[in-house]
Amino acid sequence: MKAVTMADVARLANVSKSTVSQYLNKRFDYMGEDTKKRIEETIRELDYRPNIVARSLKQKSTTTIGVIVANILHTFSSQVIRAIEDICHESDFHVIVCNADDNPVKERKYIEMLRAKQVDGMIILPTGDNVDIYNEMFDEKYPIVFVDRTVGEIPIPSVILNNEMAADLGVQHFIDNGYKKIGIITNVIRNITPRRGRVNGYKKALENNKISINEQYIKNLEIGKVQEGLKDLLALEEPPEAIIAGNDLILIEVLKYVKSKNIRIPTDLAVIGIDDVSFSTFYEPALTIVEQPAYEIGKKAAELLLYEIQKKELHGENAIYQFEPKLVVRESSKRIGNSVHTIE
Amino acid sequence: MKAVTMADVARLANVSKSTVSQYLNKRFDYMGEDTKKRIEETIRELDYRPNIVARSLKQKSTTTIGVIVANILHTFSSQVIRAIEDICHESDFHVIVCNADDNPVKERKYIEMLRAKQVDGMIILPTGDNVDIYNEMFDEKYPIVFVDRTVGEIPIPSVILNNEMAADLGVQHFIDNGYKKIGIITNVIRNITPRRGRVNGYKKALENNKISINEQYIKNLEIGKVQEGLKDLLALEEPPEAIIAGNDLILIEVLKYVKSKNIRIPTDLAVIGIDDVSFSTFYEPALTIVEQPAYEIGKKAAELLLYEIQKKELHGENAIYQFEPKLVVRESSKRIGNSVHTIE
DNA sequence: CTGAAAGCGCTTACAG
DNA sequence: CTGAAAGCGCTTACAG
Repeated sequence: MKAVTMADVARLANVSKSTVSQYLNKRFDYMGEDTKKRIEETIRELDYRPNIVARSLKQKSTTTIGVIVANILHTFSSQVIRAIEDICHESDFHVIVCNADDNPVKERKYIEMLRAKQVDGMIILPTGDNVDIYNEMFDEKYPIVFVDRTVGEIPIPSVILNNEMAADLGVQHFIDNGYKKIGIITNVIRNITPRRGRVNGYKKALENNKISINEQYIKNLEIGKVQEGLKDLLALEEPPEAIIAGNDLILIEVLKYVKSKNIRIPTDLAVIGIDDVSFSTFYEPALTIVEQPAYEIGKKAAELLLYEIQKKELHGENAIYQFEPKLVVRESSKRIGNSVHTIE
Repeated sequence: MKAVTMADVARLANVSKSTVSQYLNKRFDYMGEDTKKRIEETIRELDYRPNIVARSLKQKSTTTIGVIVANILHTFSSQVIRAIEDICHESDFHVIVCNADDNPVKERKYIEMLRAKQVDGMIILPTGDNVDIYNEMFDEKYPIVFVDRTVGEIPIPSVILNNEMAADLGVQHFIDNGYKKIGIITNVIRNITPRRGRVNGYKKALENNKISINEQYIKNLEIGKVQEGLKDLLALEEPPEAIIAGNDLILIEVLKYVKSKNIRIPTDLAVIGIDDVSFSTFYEPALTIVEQPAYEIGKKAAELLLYEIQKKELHGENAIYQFEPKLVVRESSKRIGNSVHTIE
């Protein structure tokens, strides 16, 4: 099938390419009714479809954005992408999805390729290790929005969770339920900034309640080391009675460990997870979760980016948009049976 | 930042655009060493980056493909996309992801937009309701691969699960464990073809074992109606003692119901799910699952598509590539306690 | 070994 | 109300 071009349409309809172009762009202001009709019919007859690549070259806009995540298989990422795609679809933008696997080299390559392909902007869950390119893009006023993490001193708009609050909500809830020996496990690799925020929130919540911080209760582990870390934690002289899982993957590791050791939740160990999981409501016991509004975060990021692309403003706002987590109390964080506390 | 173009490089390096182009395309056969050096330096100096849109216009290839799924939030879809993206990345292709939400109108719009953007091919989890476009694309030799479902009579290569086998594996396992009253719940909306295959497999397995088919045991429901359907099922005079959940979403609904009614698995009701879930190993009891090789399926689809794009062959192969599911036995399908069977 | 020229399929002032 | 012409930034025969 040799492609039908605008020139073909013009010839058959006995008008110039300009006029066909006007028609396509719905600039009918000065177009004769019959010209319009003729073009319309010819287009249908030839089954003509405009070549957007040609238009993009001229207009310097591809109505396409790039999204770089660590891994689309992470629930958070897929929710963010879904939201971005929804918002983009409303404005007839498309989204190219890239998995950087927390690998700065891969991230760099994707960024360069995406720019070469002239995407109108990017939303990145940054590895954080390509500060030079981030800066270069910022200087060139290239539209870009970060999600999930902020990066150092670069004033690029970032949409993130209030991570301190996330941990604080969990810890405070434990304390309110009579727990004092509370541990937290976070993930080294993924999400450096979120982890720091979560650990800070954890510490502050304890301080606010005049509970001294036990550094042994704070574990920062690769996902493959969580089982081991838990073992160490529970082998302490005074093991924690409650634990915060810093994200969904860690929660899963915790639950695997719990099952393998026949530990009862919450009797032996109370658990709260940050990030929702598909089984939180029907797991036995149902899981108390600090939920992250992933869809809202992705939506906001897309809105910011499209705004920046379309209005050419907003640049250098350096705004950090923080979303609030929500504590959903279920059974896994219930107060300790033999609590001496008599809170209600 | 006014973009640097090839013309700028050519001027500064004192060569023609042709030569710069040769350089970029690594056609060094006849290029003088110093010319090469000069171009290389100039490119670095100017921080020149080729505009791929311009190249695409000329070469009629965007090194971009489109993927249309129902919803990226479904585990299967995200695994398929991840695989596709991995394979494409190896060949420096990018992938545009679209969510059609099982909506033929949305699907049609995406297909048209993607073609207008000149993507080199598409991988579609088809709604099945746009046979006219599928046919049109097929006739135009537009590279396209279906995943998860085949569509009627169109000879477009399709990569799918052996759905009959999936259900058969589950049913046979139940039977081997002494179960005879076996129900199956499938999803109306999603995956029409897979559902039919699974129900067929279910029936055949029963027939092979000379167990008569009870139509009341076959439920075909929207996801929101699963709870209700389960209730009906278990209220039958002779309720099923074992159940196959036709996909991950249904399995989740089953587990919710089970929890709300304090039904014990497998004692009161044995369960097998088709499609893996994140909690299969540590759910109590651990879940027996018929796993679908989603990543492999996506990989195959991408390989087929890239092959078709690059070699311009394979068209009209009408091949249906079926992948085999795998039964992973855990605790939720254990033999009935009071079984009169004495199979080992 | 390198350059001039045409062309990919559009859009957009500008002229009439 | 419509058309001729230039141009977006590349690639590619072709000539020399």
